Amino acid sequence: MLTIRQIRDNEEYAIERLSVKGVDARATIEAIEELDDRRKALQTKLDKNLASQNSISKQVGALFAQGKKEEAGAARESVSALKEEARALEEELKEAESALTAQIVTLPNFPSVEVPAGRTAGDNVVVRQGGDIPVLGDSAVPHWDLVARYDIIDFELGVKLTGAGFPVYKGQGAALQRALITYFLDCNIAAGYTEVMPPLMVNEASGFGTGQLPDKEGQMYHATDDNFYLIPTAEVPVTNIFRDVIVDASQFPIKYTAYTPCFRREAGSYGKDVRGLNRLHQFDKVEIVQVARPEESYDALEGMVSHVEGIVRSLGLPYRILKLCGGDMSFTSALTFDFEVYSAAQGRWLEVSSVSNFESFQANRLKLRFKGDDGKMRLAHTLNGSSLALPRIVAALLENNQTPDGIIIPEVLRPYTRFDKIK
RNA sequence: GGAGAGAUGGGUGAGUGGCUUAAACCAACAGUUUGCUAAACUGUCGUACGGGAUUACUGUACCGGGGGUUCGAAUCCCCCUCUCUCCGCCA
Repeated sequence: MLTIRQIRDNEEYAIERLSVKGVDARATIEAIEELDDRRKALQTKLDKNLASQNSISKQVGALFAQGKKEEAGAARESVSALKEEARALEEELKEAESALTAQIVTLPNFPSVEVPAGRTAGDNVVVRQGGDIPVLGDSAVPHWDLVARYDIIDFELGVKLTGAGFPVYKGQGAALQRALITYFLDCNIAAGYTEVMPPLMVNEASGFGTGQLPDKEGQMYHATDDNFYLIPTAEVPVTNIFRDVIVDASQFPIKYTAYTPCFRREAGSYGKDVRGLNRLHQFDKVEIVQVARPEESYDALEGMVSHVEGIVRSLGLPYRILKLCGGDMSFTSALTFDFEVYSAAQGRWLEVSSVSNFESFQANRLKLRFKGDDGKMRLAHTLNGSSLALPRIVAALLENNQTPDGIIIPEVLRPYTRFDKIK
């Protein structure tokens, strides 16, 4: 969430920034201003009341000690009167505070000045494109046919065991998953990221920390007996490592990477977009997370983008990098780059990574801070990205590398798969 | 799952209703002293939200979380969470 400072320091600027995301925030910001003033006035009043309660109560003890019972009794009564008033004030203050928070959380993060204007995915800007789009013969087929032909991924078996969207990887298909995960992790570790293996279930507080709760509750699987949620991405446990943490400024930039399965209910998805590996309820992903000093977070973002680009390039996949426009960005992001790889047999681009700088938007909710050079507490910046999500990478690899006598494994993966062809 | 014991600042740890403005020690930071290192001494040493000339200064809240009793709660009561020990179950 935004800080009250960010909103009130320059209200016109805030309104202008939010309009880039297609949000007309004027009315909300005016309401925030009013509620914040109200909150401050109430707190001042309540604090004064409490201060007199404290000092009178202290006198009561002294008066009793001196044997002045009547005066003590009178003082006692005056505190009781103050208490009643305080109860009412407290009630009002709580109301004002929660009304204020309720307004603030409706506002998305400010998009950075770099964000292009636009409303839909069509307005995203291609910043780079690389690799060659292969020309496949007439016999080329989409990955859902290939995986059946080579018996490497069994969707029907997954349906039997669990349900749609829970594939079973078999033989060389399973080995390919393991190879990709290990390869991605090795790339990230080589780039200075520390590997972590977090829990795959998180508690409610963690869900709130990264903003999955309360808004996206329906997107997570919920183990109700223990009130745990299956993680939709490693971002949730890894970023929550920093919840309520004051980091030592000398630690910046903090770089973590984690492989986890990801679980998403994907309620409401249907059609050809979800065919095969395009959209699953359980899939594998390697994530990178950074916590950075605010002044350095955009350099960090650039570093993450070129790092991910290097990995995609090493796999020999045709790719492009998009800078998302205001209307297509997530609620929490300040600047996002999406990576897409070209799926030759489907004839479409598939999103395989999303790399974002959240500036202080997540950190504010997480209370992730550090002590600045002036000794004052400041919010850190958080960033994350996929590096990479497996299913669509696998889809593109299978489709683009298919030949009449098997599917070619990219050079860089062969030390991990220990075979050079799926057949 | 059962029984018991606990949770106090960055750390150790005292504090069983007002004398606590949370002691003391350690760590950290600044200064003094000093050939160097070390030591000693002095001082500083939380977070959040308010008031204020946005300096100084000052108010309130916070002793795992939430409620309650009381003029007054770290301290008494209730609920919850977590940790430790023992038992049970278990890869």
